[in-house]
Formats: sequence, structure tokens, C-alpha cells
Amino acid sequence: MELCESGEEETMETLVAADSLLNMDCPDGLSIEQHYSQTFLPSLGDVITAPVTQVTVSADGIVGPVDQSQWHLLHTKKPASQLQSKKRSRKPRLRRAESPTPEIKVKKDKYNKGGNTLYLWQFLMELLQDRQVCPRYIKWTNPDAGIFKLVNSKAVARLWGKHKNKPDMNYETMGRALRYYYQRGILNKVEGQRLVYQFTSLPKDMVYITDGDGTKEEEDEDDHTNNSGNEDAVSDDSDDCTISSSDQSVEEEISHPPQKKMSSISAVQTPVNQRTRLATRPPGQRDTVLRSASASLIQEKHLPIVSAEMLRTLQNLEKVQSLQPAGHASVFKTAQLLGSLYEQQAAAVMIQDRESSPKAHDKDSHQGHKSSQGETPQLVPLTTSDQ
DNA sequence: GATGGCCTAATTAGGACTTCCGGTGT
DNA sequence: CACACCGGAAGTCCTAATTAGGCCAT
Repeated sequence: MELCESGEEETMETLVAADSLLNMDCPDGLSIEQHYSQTFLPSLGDVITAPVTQVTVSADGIVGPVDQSQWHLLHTKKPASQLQSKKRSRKPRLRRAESPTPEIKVKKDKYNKGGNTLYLWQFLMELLQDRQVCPRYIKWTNPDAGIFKLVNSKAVARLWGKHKNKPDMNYETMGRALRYYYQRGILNKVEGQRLVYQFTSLPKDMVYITDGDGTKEEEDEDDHTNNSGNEDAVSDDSDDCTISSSDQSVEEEISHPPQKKMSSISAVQTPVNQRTRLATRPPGQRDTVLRSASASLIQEKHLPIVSAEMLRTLQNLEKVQSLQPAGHASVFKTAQLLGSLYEQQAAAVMIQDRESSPKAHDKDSHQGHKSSQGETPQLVPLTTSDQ
């Protein structure tokens, strides 16, 4: 195992905190460093299953169910000019999907290729679901609104640096990446509160870890009144007790993906309708800068335009069921909305299939049932009205 | 030999950061 | 003074998309 180098300008506190975390032995022999660079990846590999090779919604997509022959025609019929230009000149490349744009792509086995392709926001979400680091180094201050705090920013940055194999990673650098998320509608800054950020959307079945003895409201109180002092206490002093006292649950944690820890941790799974409305909101979060849902995620106006490829992928919906929230934010929103769209379209197709092929009907009805169960984890946009 | 399909390596474009910086606010 | 925070600019790294070329069957 690689030991963390010391001797930087960081405080001893941070070094001890981060190093103890990074070098901590896990029951299965993995350090937490390996845990975040390896254990997460298989769990994310489950996010995107092999049959979902690509999901695209584009401006020239086609609405309506497409059968195989139509599908073939769609992809073989090209303008003559395009065919002629194949030889020497490159075709104009379609822009790849950016996070909050309507062009969505689910990459095949993206997380199983050995590369560290876990995005920073995914990494933070994973940290927030891991009681080894939450709430010691990162914690929810208002889970309902997706607001979290980097309790020990340097430790979190070092974890991120370890994950990305960037030993020089610091909070300033990581913070720049976080600030880019503002533009892309993935994160918002909570004004007036240092080290406090907000996810614009969250997975439907996000696991919320709260302080063992505290409530969310108490955490918020801490944030308003006892920021730095609390950080110190949380970051280092709690190292021994937290880790040692939770060995059993940590062991379970390591052996199970974060999403499956519900039985072993103090977790709160907030229903969507509860998360999207806040009865009482801490006054300090009133000034939260928020984008509207339409600005931050897939917009419903884009959804009538559904590519044939997307529709075909949705016909494999039972495979899509395994999509998990750690995937691309917009993917889940799209999957959610397209799922309902697909159900409507599938209903029409089912009538046809019932007449022609009973087996096809059984298959479709099965898929439709699964999708209507809402088993596909969805990202829930957190809008201004959520505050 | 011409043609078309398939496969694969190389190339390229673009996304997601990373690094550096100068500046402001607390 | 330290730290958090901001955003511009340039760079790196990685991956998906595309192309070119070889091989094989017809």
C-alpha cells in the first residue's frame, strides 16, 4: 500500500485525518483508498448494464416505436452526399453529450474498463453514503435539499486525489472542479456558508447517513454556530472511536455496495415527495443559489423527441432497471421521463403484439410492469421550491 | 479482379477535470 | 494573515467516434 507523503504545508490535523483514512485497513484487506478506487467501480459498473450501449436523444430523433426493419432503414438510409463524402472527408462530428443537455449517452460498461472514470460529483455522493467518511469528513447539512458540507475539505480533497492518482490534489484544485459544476447545473453553492454545496438533483434512493446521535437539524445548528470547532472535533478526535466502534458495520459496508447498506447504518431514505418539499427550513439556507429544474436537468420539452435508438434501448428496460443513481444525473431524469413515455408507446404496441404474438406481449408486459414499479433509480431535481 | 462486409489499429474531437493565477471577501 | 471562494486560461488525460486499411468471401 502506498503511504501518504507528509511534510506538506497542511496541518498535522489534516494529515493525520486523511492519512489515517487513506491507510486504514479494511476487513477485506483493502485500504479505504483502494475502497474508493476499486470497490466503488464495480458498484458503479452495475449502474450501466451491458445492453445499454448508448442512449441518445437528439434533435433529429424519431418519435414512436420503431421495429427492426424500420430501425435498419433508419441507419442504412443516408443522404447520397453523405455516402459520397465517406472516403476522404470526415463527417462532421456530433457533439458529445454534456451533463445537462438533452443529448444523453449511457456508455457501455464505462466503469468496468479499469479507468478511474468516477466523476467528482459521483465520488462525493459515494462519500456521503459511506459512514467511514460521513459525517466525519463530509456530511449532509440538509439532505432534503441536497445540501452537504465538506467538514474536512483537505481530507476529502486528498481522498479525491488518491482516487484520481493526483497526489498534489488539494481543496483549491478540487474546488475549481466543483465550481465548474455550477455552470453545468450539477452543484450549487450555498451562499454564506463556507464549504457547503448543494446537489441540484439526487438519486431517488440515496442513502442518507446522519450523525449517530444527532438529527439533521442539529447538524445544521452546528454549521451555523460552530463551524471550525466542530471540524476539528469531527476530523481527528473521532477517528478512533468512530472507526473502531463501527468495525462491524464497516465490514458490511466494504462487502456491500453503498446502496445496500440500509440495514447496517443509520440511514434515512427520503421519499421523493418528502424530499421535494421542506416543511421547515433552516433560515441560513434561504439564500441558497438555485437554478430552476428546467435549467439544470433534462427539460421535458426535449423529451417528445426520442431517438429510435433510445426507444430500442428502452425495450430492454429490464436491463435498465439496474441503473443506479451514481450514473449520469441527466440519464436518470431521462430514464424516468422516457420510461413513462415508453409505457404509453408500449401500450399501443402491446395491442398489436397481442394480436400477432402472445409471447411478445408477455415480454412487453413484463418490462412495462417493471418500469411502472419505478425500480429504476431516479435523480430528483431539487428546485428552488424545494428550499 | 471487383466488390462488399468485417475487423482492427490509428486518429481525432471533446468532456472532465487539473493546474495556475490574480483577485475578492470573510 | 489565512482561508474560502471566484472564474479565466491553458493544459492533461481519457474515451467515444470516426477513419483507413487489411483480410476474406462472393
